[in-house]
Amino acid sequence: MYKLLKKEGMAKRGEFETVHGTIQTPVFMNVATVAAIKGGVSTEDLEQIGTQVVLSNTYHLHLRPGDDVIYKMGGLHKFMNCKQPILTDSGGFQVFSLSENRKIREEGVYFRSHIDGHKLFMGPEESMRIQSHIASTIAMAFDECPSARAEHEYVKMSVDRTTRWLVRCKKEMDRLNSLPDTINKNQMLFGINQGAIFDDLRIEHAKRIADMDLDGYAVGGLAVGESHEEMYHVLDVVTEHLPKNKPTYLMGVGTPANILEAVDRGIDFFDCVYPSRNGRHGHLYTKKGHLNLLNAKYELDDRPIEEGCQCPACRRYSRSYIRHLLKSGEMLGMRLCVLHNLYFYNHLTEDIRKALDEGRFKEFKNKTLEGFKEYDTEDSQFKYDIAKGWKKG
RNA sequence: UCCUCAAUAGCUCAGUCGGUAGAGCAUUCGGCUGUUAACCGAAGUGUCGUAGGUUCGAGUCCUACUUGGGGAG
Repeated sequence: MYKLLKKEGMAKRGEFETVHGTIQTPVFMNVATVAAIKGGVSTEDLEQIGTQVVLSNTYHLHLRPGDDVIYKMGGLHKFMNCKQPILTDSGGFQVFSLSENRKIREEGVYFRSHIDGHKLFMGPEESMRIQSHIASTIAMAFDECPSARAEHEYVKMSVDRTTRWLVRCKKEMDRLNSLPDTINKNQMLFGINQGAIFDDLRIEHAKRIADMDLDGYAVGGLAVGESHEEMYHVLDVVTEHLPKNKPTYLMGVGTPANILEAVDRGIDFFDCVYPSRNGRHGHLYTKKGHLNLLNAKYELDDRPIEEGCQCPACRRYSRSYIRHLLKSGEMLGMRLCVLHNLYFYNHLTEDIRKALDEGRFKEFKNKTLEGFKEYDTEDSQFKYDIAKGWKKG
């Protein structure tokens, strides 16, 4: 059940009750595609980071280890020792990201495994069955995520099919939840709005799925090639047509600035690979903007990644040391960076909730966005002198 | 002392029949949005050991020298 606690403009502060605990929204969901947060982050680490929800993936878990294995092991929570709510993406995004290895038909999608090349079929029913086996808290509808550059005609055809798939998803989910051997009989289903960057398709689709009384509504097919302005415009257009008493989820987004802007447009749930993937690549998020720890100017920087940050990396290690670990290809370097970035994202959404509670979200948003610009204009305190090499001051 | 092999980018090495040099790594800088991504992309750098010679033209052929490896004594 979703409870709206407070509203400021379109921005919502809410609570979402699940069988695995209550989620405070807006919330960032931490991506663990193959039942692991890449970079060596364990479920014990989640407490330190301050996470609420974990996200995993139907397609990837189906391929390996197999949803039958997870079912026999008692469901994903038990399997990966996770006590927090878990949302599983349906495999719909792999229709987009693995587009070289699949064919889309009315009945579903024929994939060729990216691991060993074998053929497999996934339609709405298969996706629901796999997610029911996995026994996640929230299942996502099986959809097609078309490219942002797709033409109106194609997107219309695709969205209509995604709607028909949603009807099949709902029917199959209801059936699965009533079976005696189902692990999580309260598994919830979120529908996904599509329509690329076309207002008419987005609105028409939003209205159609809003009538279906689902547990939540996602906006999908964004951050797949369109500009930030186009993305924000779609949110402006779409969120008002989605049910007010249900959570909204902007799939796969985004940068810290994207999240602030999307909360301001009524989004409750987020997920993104940025903090984990970029962490592994040395790209760190801070309140002053992002920094690339691989840059030579941090070689002799004895400050933490972010001053005052209470994450496991910043409490103990310098930029200089973590940079060394990254350059040496050491696991610890990636792990510390991922921990920092996830800590940053989860605490950013915590700060957003606090600001909403206190009715000062607008002010918080503007101030935070302003802060992100600082590193863009910063004159580094570490400068390169051709004769003397890197030097402080 | 002699024989022999080598010497090319910061490092390890390619370089055809003589036509003024490339790769990998390293370095520097980018990119990454429901993860096929500890990934991908771009850039910079050379007295081709030194000095001569042959040639229209030499990293490449010849001579000497220098340095290093291996061998003989």
